[in-house]
Amino acid sequence: MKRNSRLSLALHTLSHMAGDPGRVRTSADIADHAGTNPVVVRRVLGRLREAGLLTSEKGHAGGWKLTRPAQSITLADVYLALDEQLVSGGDQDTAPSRCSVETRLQKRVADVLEEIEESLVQRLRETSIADVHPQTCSYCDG
Amino acid sequence: MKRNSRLSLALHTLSHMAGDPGRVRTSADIADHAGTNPVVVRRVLGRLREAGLLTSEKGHAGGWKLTRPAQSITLADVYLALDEQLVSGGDQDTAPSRCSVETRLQKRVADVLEEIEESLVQRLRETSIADVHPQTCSYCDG
DNA sequence: GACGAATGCAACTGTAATTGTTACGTGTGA
DNA sequence: TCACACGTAACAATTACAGTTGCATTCGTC
Repeated sequence: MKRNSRLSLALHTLSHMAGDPGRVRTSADIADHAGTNPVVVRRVLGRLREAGLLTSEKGHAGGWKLTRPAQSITLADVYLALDEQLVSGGDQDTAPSRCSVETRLQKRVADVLEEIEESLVQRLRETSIADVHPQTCSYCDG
Repeated sequence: MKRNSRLSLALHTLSHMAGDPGRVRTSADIADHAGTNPVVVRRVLGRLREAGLLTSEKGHAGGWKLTRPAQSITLADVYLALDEQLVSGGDQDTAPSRCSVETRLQKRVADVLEEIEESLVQRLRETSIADVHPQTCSYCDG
Protein backbone atom coordinates (compact mmCIF):
# COMPACT_ATOMS: atom_id res chain seq x y z
CA MET A 1 0.00 0.00 0.00
CA LYS A 2 0.93 3.58 -0.32
CA ARG A 3 1.43 6.36 2.08
CA ASN A 4 -1.42 7.70 4.14
CA SER A 5 -3.44 4.64 3.29
CA ARG A 6 -5.23 4.35 6.59
CA LEU A 7 -8.06 6.58 5.51
CA SER A 8 -8.39 4.78 2.21
CA LEU A 9 -8.50 1.41 3.87
CA ALA A 10 -11.04 2.57 6.43
CA LEU A 11 -13.37 4.19 3.92
CA HIS A 12 -13.10 1.29 1.53
CA THR A 13 -13.98 -1.21 4.21
CA LEU A 14 -16.82 0.78 5.71
CA SER A 15 -18.33 1.39 2.31
CA HIS A 16 -18.46 -2.31 1.64
CA MET A 17 -20.03 -2.86 5.02
CA ALA A 18 -22.65 -0.32 4.06
CA GLY A 19 -23.59 -2.60 1.18
CA ASP A 20 -24.38 -5.53 3.46
CA PRO A 21 -24.61 -4.33 7.06
CA GLY A 22 -25.60 -7.71 8.48
CA ARG A 23 -22.55 -9.53 7.29
CA VAL A 24 -19.67 -10.01 9.71
CA ARG A 25 -16.23 -9.75 8.13
CA THR A 26 -12.92 -10.99 9.48
CA SER A 27 -9.77 -8.95 9.30
CA ALA A 28 -8.34 -11.67 7.05
CA ASP A 29 -11.19 -11.26 4.55
CA ILE A 30 -10.87 -7.51 4.58
CA ALA A 31 -7.11 -7.59 4.25
CA ASP A 32 -7.36 -9.97 1.35
CA HIS A 33 -9.78 -7.74 -0.50
CA ALA A 34 -7.82 -4.60 0.24
CA GLY A 35 -4.49 -6.16 -0.61
CA THR A 36 -2.92 -5.69 2.78
CA ASN A 37 -2.31 -7.46 6.06
CA PRO A 38 -4.82 -8.55 8.74
CA VAL A 39 -2.83 -6.83 11.45
CA VAL A 40 -2.92 -3.58 9.56
CA VAL A 41 -6.67 -3.93 9.19
CA ARG A 42 -7.08 -4.50 12.91
CA ARG A 43 -4.93 -1.48 13.67
CA VAL A 44 -7.02 0.80 11.50
CA LEU A 45 -10.43 -0.60 12.33
CA GLY A 46 -9.48 -0.58 15.98
CA ARG A 47 -9.49 3.19 15.92
CA LEU A 48 -12.90 3.22 14.30
CA ARG A 49 -14.12 0.93 17.05
CA GLU A 50 -12.81 3.37 19.65
CA ALA A 51 -14.82 6.03 17.88
CA GLY A 52 -17.92 3.88 18.10
CA LEU A 53 -18.36 3.24 14.40
CA LEU A 54 -17.65 -0.50 14.49
CA THR A 55 -17.75 -3.45 16.82
CA SER A 56 -15.46 -6.43 16.78
CA GLU A 57 -16.17 -9.90 18.17
CA LYS A 58 -13.55 -12.44 19.02
CA GLY A 59 -13.72 -16.19 18.56
CA HIS A 60 -15.69 -18.37 16.24
CA ALA A 61 -17.88 -16.46 13.83
CA GLY A 62 -16.27 -13.28 15.11
CA GLY A 63 -15.28 -10.29 13.05
CA TRP A 64 -16.29 -6.72 12.32
CA LYS A 65 -19.54 -4.93 11.57
CA LEU A 66 -21.15 -1.49 11.74
CA THR A 67 -22.73 -0.27 14.94
CA ARG A 68 -25.26 2.00 13.27
CA PRO A 69 -26.95 2.70 9.95
CA ALA A 70 -24.48 3.39 7.16
CA GLN A 71 -26.43 6.49 6.14
CA SER A 72 -25.54 8.06 9.47
CA ILE A 73 -21.81 7.54 9.07
CA THR A 74 -20.12 10.25 7.05
CA LEU A 75 -16.69 10.48 5.55
CA ALA A 76 -15.98 13.12 8.19
CA ASP A 77 -16.70 10.66 10.99
CA VAL A 78 -14.11 8.31 9.61
CA TYR A 79 -11.61 11.08 8.95
CA LEU A 80 -11.91 12.42 12.48
CA ALA A 81 -11.82 8.97 14.04
CA LEU A 82 -8.46 8.32 12.45
CA ASP A 83 -6.99 11.64 13.50
CA GLU A 84 -5.77 12.06 9.97
CA GLN A 85 -4.40 15.36 8.79
CA LEU A 86 -5.10 15.75 5.13
CA VAL A 87 -4.53 19.43 5.75
CA SER A 88 -1.04 19.05 7.02
CA GLY A 89 -0.17 21.22 9.95
CA GLY A 90 3.00 22.27 8.23
CA ASP A 91 5.62 22.89 10.87
CA GLN A 92 4.08 22.00 14.12
CA ASP A 93 5.80 21.51 17.45
CA THR A 94 8.50 23.96 16.51
CA ALA A 95 9.92 25.73 19.48
CA PRO A 96 8.62 29.29 19.64
CA SER A 97 11.03 31.23 17.48
CA ARG A 98 12.77 34.31 18.74
CA CYS A 99 12.37 35.77 15.25
CA SER A 100 9.28 37.94 15.04
CA VAL A 101 8.88 37.31 11.32
CA GLU A 102 8.86 33.59 11.87
CA THR A 103 6.33 33.91 14.64
CA ARG A 104 4.00 36.09 12.60
CA LEU A 105 4.28 33.77 9.64
CA GLN A 106 3.53 30.68 11.63
CA LYS A 107 0.46 32.27 13.11
CA ARG A 108 -0.82 33.51 9.76
CA VAL A 109 -0.35 30.19 8.03
CA ALA A 110 -1.74 28.24 10.95
CA ASP A 111 -4.87 30.38 10.93
CA VAL A 112 -5.45 29.72 7.26
CA LEU A 113 -4.87 26.01 7.62
CA GLU A 114 -7.25 25.76 10.53
CA GLU A 115 -9.92 27.43 8.46
CA ILE A 116 -9.25 25.11 5.55
CA GLU A 117 -9.32 22.05 7.75
CA GLU A 118 -12.73 23.14 8.97
CA SER A 119 -13.96 23.46 5.41
CA LEU A 120 -12.68 20.02 4.58
CA VAL A 121 -14.55 18.40 7.44
CA GLN A 122 -17.71 20.25 6.44
CA ARG A 123 -17.43 18.91 2.92
CA LEU A 124 -16.71 15.37 4.10
CA ARG A 125 -19.78 15.56 6.27
CA GLU A 126 -21.94 15.81 3.17
CA THR A 127 -21.22 12.27 2.03
CA SER A 128 -22.09 9.09 3.89
CA ILE A 129 -20.38 5.78 3.39
CA ALA A 130 -23.64 4.47 1.97
CA ASP A 131 -23.61 7.11 -0.77
CA VAL A 132 -20.44 5.67 -2.17
CA HIS A 133 -21.66 2.13 -2.49
CA PRO A 134 -22.87 1.15 -5.97
CA GLN A 135 -26.10 -0.74 -6.67
CA THR A 136 -24.28 -3.99 -7.23
CA CYS A 137 -20.94 -4.96 -5.76
CA SER A 138 -19.17 -8.22 -6.42
CA TYR A 139 -17.52 -8.18 -3.03
CA CYS A 140 -20.68 -7.61 -1.02
CA ASP A 141 -22.97 -9.72 -3.20
CA GLY A 142 -20.53 -12.57 -3.60
CA MET B 1 14.26 21.27 11.11
CA LYS B 2 10.93 19.62 11.07
CA ARG B 3 8.84 18.01 8.44
CA ASN B 4 7.51 20.00 5.54
CA SER B 5 9.87 22.78 6.45
CA ARG B 6 10.58 23.91 2.92
CA LEU B 7 7.60 26.23 2.88
CA SER B 8 8.49 27.64 6.27
CA LEU B 9 12.04 28.29 5.24
CA ALA B 10 10.97 29.91 1.99
CA LEU B 11 8.36 32.17 3.53
CA HIS B 12 10.63 33.12 6.37
CA THR B 13 13.42 34.09 4.03
CA LEU B 14 11.26 36.00 1.57
CA SER B 15 9.58 37.91 4.34
CA HIS B 16 12.92 39.12 5.58
CA MET B 17 13.87 40.10 2.07
CA ALA B 18 10.68 42.10 1.93
CA GLY B 19 11.99 44.14 4.85
CA ASP B 20 15.12 45.20 2.98
CA PRO B 21 14.74 44.43 -0.72
CA GLY B 22 18.05 45.93 -1.77
CA ARG B 23 20.19 43.77 0.43
CA VAL B 24 21.80 40.70 -1.13
CA ARG B 25 21.94 37.69 1.16
CA THR B 26 24.14 34.66 0.89
CA SER B 27 22.84 31.17 1.50
CA ALA B 28 25.22 30.96 4.44
CA ASP B 29 23.67 34.04 6.07
CA ILE B 30 20.18 32.75 5.50
CA ALA B 31 20.99 29.28 6.73
CA ASP B 32 22.56 30.71 9.84
CA HIS B 33 19.49 32.77 10.66
CA ALA B 34 17.09 29.94 9.90
CA GLY B 35 19.12 27.37 11.78
CA THR B 36 19.77 25.11 8.83
CA ASN B 37 22.31 24.36 6.14
CA PRO B 38 23.40 26.52 3.16
CA VAL B 39 22.80 23.66 0.75
CA VAL B 40 19.27 23.24 1.99
CA VAL B 41 18.70 26.96 1.52
CA ARG B 42 19.97 26.77 -2.06
CA ARG B 43 17.75 23.81 -2.77
CA VAL B 44 14.65 25.60 -1.59
CA LEU B 45 15.44 29.04 -2.97
CA GLY B 46 16.43 27.45 -6.25
CA ARG B 47 12.83 26.47 -6.82
CA LEU B 48 11.71 30.00 -6.09
CA ARG B 49 14.23 31.22 -8.62
CA GLU B 50 12.78 28.84 -11.21
CA ALA B 51 9.41 30.38 -10.45
CA GLY B 52 10.85 33.84 -11.06
CA LEU B 53 10.53 35.14 -7.51
CA LEU B 54 14.25 35.40 -6.80
CA THR B 55 17.56 35.82 -8.56
CA SER B 56 20.89 34.45 -7.49
CA GLU B 57 24.33 35.69 -8.40
CA LYS B 58 27.49 33.68 -8.17
CA GLY B 59 30.92 34.85 -7.20
CA HIS B 60 32.10 37.71 -5.09
CA ALA B 61 29.30 39.79 -3.59
CA GLY B 62 26.89 37.23 -4.95
CA GLY B 63 23.76 35.99 -3.23
CA TRP B 64 19.99 36.15 -3.37
CA LYS B 65 17.43 38.92 -3.72
CA LEU B 66 13.86 39.50 -4.85
CA THR B 67 13.03 40.08 -8.50
CA ARG B 68 9.95 42.19 -7.90
CA PRO B 69 8.19 44.24 -5.21
CA ALA B 70 7.44 42.28 -2.09
CA GLN B 71 3.85 43.49 -2.11
CA SER B 72 3.31 41.60 -5.35
CA ILE B 73 4.51 38.27 -3.97
CA THR B 74 1.84 36.37 -2.11
CA LEU B 75 2.03 33.34 0.11
CA ALA B 76 0.28 31.48 -2.71
CA ASP B 77 3.09 32.29 -5.13
CA VAL B 78 5.57 30.70 -2.78
CA TYR B 79 3.35 27.74 -2.04
CA LEU B 80 2.80 26.99 -5.71
CA ALA B 81 6.44 27.51 -6.59
CA LEU B 82 7.44 24.82 -4.14
CA ASP B 83 4.85 22.34 -5.36
CA GLU B 84 3.92 21.78 -1.77
CA GLN B 85 0.86 19.80 -0.90
CA LEU B 86 -0.51 21.04 2.36
CA VAL B 87 -3.74 19.42 1.25
CA SER B 88 -2.29 15.97 0.95
CA GLY B 89 -3.46 14.03 -2.04
CA GLY B 90 -4.06 11.02 0.17
CA ASP B 91 -3.43 7.93 -1.90
CA GLN B 92 -2.18 9.04 -5.20
CA ASP B 93 -0.52 6.99 -7.89
CA THR B 94 -2.48 3.94 -6.85
CA ALA B 95 -3.13 1.61 -9.73
CA PRO B 96 -6.74 1.91 -10.87
CA SER B 97 -8.57 -0.51 -8.63
CA ARG B 98 -10.80 -3.20 -10.02
CA CYS B 99 -13.10 -2.59 -7.06
CA SER B 100 -15.89 -0.20 -7.97
CA VAL B 101 -16.26 0.99 -4.39
CA GLU B 102 -12.62 1.89 -4.22
CA THR B 103 -12.84 3.73 -7.51
CA ARG B 104 -15.90 5.72 -6.49
CA LEU B 105 -14.35 6.58 -3.16
CA GLN B 106 -11.11 7.77 -4.63
CA LYS B 107 -12.95 10.00 -7.03
CA ARG B 108 -15.21 11.45 -4.38
CA VAL B 109 -12.38 12.18 -1.99
CA ALA B 110 -10.15 13.52 -4.74
CA ASP B 111 -12.89 15.92 -5.82
CA VAL B 112 -13.28 17.26 -2.32
CA LEU B 113 -9.55 17.64 -1.85
CA GLU B 114 -9.16 19.46 -5.12
CA GLU B 115 -11.83 21.90 -4.07
CA ILE B 116 -10.17 22.42 -0.70
CA GLU B 117 -6.78 22.91 -2.27
CA GLU B 118 -8.30 25.61 -4.44
CA SER B 119 -9.70 27.34 -1.37
CA LEU B 120 -6.35 27.19 0.32
CA VAL B 121 -4.58 28.87 -2.57
CA GLN B 122 -7.26 31.54 -2.68
CA ARG B 123 -6.73 32.31 0.98
CA LEU B 124 -2.96 32.35 0.64
CA ARG B 125 -3.31 34.80 -2.21
CA GLU B 126 -4.73 37.37 0.21
CA THR B 127 -1.46 37.83 2.07
CA SER B 128 1.79 39.12 0.64
CA ILE B 129 5.20 38.47 2.10
CA ALA B 130 5.42 42.17 2.89
CA ASP B 131 2.31 41.97 5.04
CA VAL B 132 4.04 39.61 7.40
CA HIS B 133 7.08 41.76 8.02
CA PRO B 134 6.95 43.84 11.22
CA GLN B 135 7.90 47.50 11.46
CA THR B 136 11.24 46.74 13.01
CA CYS B 137 13.23 43.58 12.54
CA SER B 138 16.55 42.85 14.14
CA TYR B 139 17.64 40.64 11.28
CA CYS B 140 16.88 43.12 8.52
CA ASP B 141 17.89 46.23 10.41
CA GLY B 142 21.04 44.77 11.85
C1' DG C 1 46.11 35.68 -14.33
C1' DA C 2 45.62 33.86 -9.55
C1' DC C 3 42.82 33.77 -5.56
C1' DG C 4 38.78 33.95 -2.63
C1' DA C 5 33.82 33.91 -2.35
C1' DA C 6 29.62 32.38 -3.72
C1' DT C 7 26.26 29.36 -6.19
C1' DG C 8 25.10 24.62 -8.63
C1' DC C 9 24.88 20.02 -8.21
C1' DA C 10 25.57 15.18 -7.17
C1' DA C 11 26.11 11.62 -3.81
C1' DC C 12 25.86 9.93 0.58
C1' DT C 13 24.30 9.62 5.54
C1' DG C 14 20.97 10.04 9.45
C1' DT C 15 16.51 10.02 11.01
C1' DA C 16 11.61 9.70 11.46
C1' DA C 17 7.18 7.86 9.93
C1' DT C 18 4.59 4.23 8.00
C1' DT C 19 3.54 -0.28 6.43
C1' DG C 20 4.32 -5.06 6.50
C1' DT C 21 5.35 -9.23 9.15
C1' DT C 22 5.85 -12.51 12.85
C1' DA C 23 4.71 -14.13 17.20
C1' DC C 24 2.03 -14.82 21.10
C1' DG C 25 -1.76 -13.95 24.35
C1' DT C 26 -6.87 -13.81 25.00
C1' DG C 27 -11.57 -14.70 24.42
C1' DT C 28 -15.48 -17.29 22.12
C1' DG C 29 -18.36 -20.71 20.21
C1' DA C 30 -18.88 -25.44 18.45
C1' DT D 1 -10.99 -29.10 24.13
C1' DC D 2 -10.10 -27.17 19.95
C1' DA D 3 -10.20 -24.09 16.08
C1' DC D 4 -10.97 -19.40 15.08
C1' DA D 5 -10.61 -14.57 15.43
C1' DC D 6 -9.20 -10.43 17.65
C1' DG D 7 -5.42 -7.58 20.63
C1' DT D 8 -0.96 -6.29 21.00
C1' DA D 9 3.90 -6.06 21.08
C1' DA D 10 8.17 -6.28 18.67
C1' DC D 11 10.83 -6.11 14.68
C1' DA D 12 12.05 -5.56 9.59
C1' DA D 13 11.46 -3.00 5.17
C1' DT D 14 10.40 0.99 2.85
C1' DT D 15 10.06 5.71 2.04
C1' DA D 16 10.72 10.66 2.44
C1' DC D 17 13.31 14.30 3.88
C1' DA D 18 16.90 17.13 6.09
C1' DG D 19 21.51 17.30 6.70
C1' DT D 20 26.30 16.89 5.10
C1' DT D 21 30.38 16.61 2.21
C1' DG D 22 32.82 17.36 -1.89
C1' DC D 23 33.77 19.39 -6.10
C1' DA D 24 32.93 22.11 -10.31
C1' DT D 25 31.73 26.70 -11.92
C1' DT D 26 31.39 31.59 -11.98
C1' DC D 27 32.46 36.22 -10.63
C1' DG D 28 34.92 40.14 -8.59
C1' DT D 29 39.26 41.75 -6.68
C1' DC D 30 44.09 41.99 -6.10
